[in-house]
Amino acid sequence: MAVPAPGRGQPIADDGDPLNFCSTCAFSGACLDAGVDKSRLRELHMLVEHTSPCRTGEHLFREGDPFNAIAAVRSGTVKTYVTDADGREQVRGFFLPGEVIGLDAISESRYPCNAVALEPVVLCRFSFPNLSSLAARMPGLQQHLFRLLSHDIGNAALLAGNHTAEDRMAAFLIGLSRRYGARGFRADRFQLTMSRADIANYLRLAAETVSRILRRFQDERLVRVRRREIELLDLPRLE
Amino acid sequence: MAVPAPGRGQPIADDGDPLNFCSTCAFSGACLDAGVDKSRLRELHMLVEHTSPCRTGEHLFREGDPFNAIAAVRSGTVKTYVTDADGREQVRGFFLPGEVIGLDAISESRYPCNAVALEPVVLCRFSFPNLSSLAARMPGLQQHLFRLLSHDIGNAALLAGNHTAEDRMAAFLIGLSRRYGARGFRADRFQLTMSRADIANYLRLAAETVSRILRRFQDERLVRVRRREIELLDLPRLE
DNA sequence: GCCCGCAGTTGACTCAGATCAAGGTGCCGC
DNA sequence: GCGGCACCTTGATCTGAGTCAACTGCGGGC
Repeated sequence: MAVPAPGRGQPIADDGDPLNFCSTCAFSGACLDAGVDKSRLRELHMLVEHTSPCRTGEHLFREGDPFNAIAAVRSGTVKTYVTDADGREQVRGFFLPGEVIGLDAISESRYPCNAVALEPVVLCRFSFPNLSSLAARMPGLQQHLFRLLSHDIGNAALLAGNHTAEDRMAAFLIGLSRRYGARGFRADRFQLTMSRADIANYLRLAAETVSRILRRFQDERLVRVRRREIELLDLPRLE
Repeated sequence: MAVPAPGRGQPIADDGDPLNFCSTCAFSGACLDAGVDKSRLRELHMLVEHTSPCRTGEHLFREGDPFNAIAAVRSGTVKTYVTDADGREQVRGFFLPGEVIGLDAISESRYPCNAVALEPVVLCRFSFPNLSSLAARMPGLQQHLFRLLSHDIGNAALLAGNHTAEDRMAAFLIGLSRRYGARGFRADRFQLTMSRADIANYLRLAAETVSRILRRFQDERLVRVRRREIELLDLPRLE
């Protein structure tokens, strides 16, 4: 079924300031950037379907599902992963509030990975055919889509650079920090919404190594870890 | 200066069958896919600038250069890389004939990496502003661009999956094979146009390890290596 | 033809991080 | 409160790949 699409979303642009609509959603940025007039902004908002919340552990879509929509995370965290030849899970990425899932599905018209909610998740769903045809009439939206896609190409390379386990872990924490910061959350203190095992899998490390490195960072007063809550104490030195 | 743009490209669509124009260029596919009428096809071809060839070792653009155009490789191989904090080179990718460089520059309007010719290179250059405005009028072209971008998001993840040095090397060879095959070159026999050091850097291995693994693959009759020429003898087992 | 220099190969040694094996800790249902 | 469980931590050992160093072979210049 791909991104669940229960009861077509209620268009919201009718009442109140449309720019405040869906505050954490990546597309609010598009509206602003595009500088579109009210009528067209309304058109974009008509496209959104607010899906009903997904429970923790629920799948949003699975590898091979036909692609029909991208979705912005409104709240919660989504993990994407593939299952390799030996049946082992390979974590591809984590999507925080405001980020967009499904962009990698456009090229093949199928989702190339599974997506699962790590905590209760609410999505804004955008039918991709509708979105593209609107983009053709809204240059700002088209640009925004190009930028979103382009951004994710660069993103994928972040992991690649750092070679040692410490570097990767530090890069991961800094990455999360920046992403939370960019969406208006605290950048110096946040929850790791994923398990140590998921982090390890994502960074291609052993879970034990993740544990040890967090310990080391804490001993060096770089971070403070308390279960899944993390506080970054010394960003500069972490880089 | 970013992608070199010597003497604005001669539009070619005027004479002969436009579909045969720029045969290895990724956009020939766009023309076909879009099923556009002749007049619009002509519009697309008017956009192309065939740049003069780049010599081996010449840079096409550098990190931080303002972004204004994407480019399809017509012939030759391009390597992209960034220079990290310690001044060391980090290879990001290799672009073969028919592949498009610069897609990761859209989001920041700056090239995020350096691009250098590993052998004499000819490019088709497309002004991105012109291309986007044309895309707004040509749904097929817009789709093709979305797909190109989306494809590169998935690509970046290929390296991530495999963890052991052998796996990565095998994945690299298979990747090259598929890419050459997809563009009509022999998939079972091709030149490694990059040095062992570049391969090693790209795969985050030591050059010595690359050498040893190629040896091992050869001893196991998986490949035949002779300097930079490589022949894949047993694709199935390599996977 | 000969020499130089660079790309690639091979071998010996080392170490970061994986694996294996025990615990610890907080949380839920009963 | 108490067991059961999932998640996490810590310690001991092992190994794949990096590093260092020497060697080979090809290609270009003179």
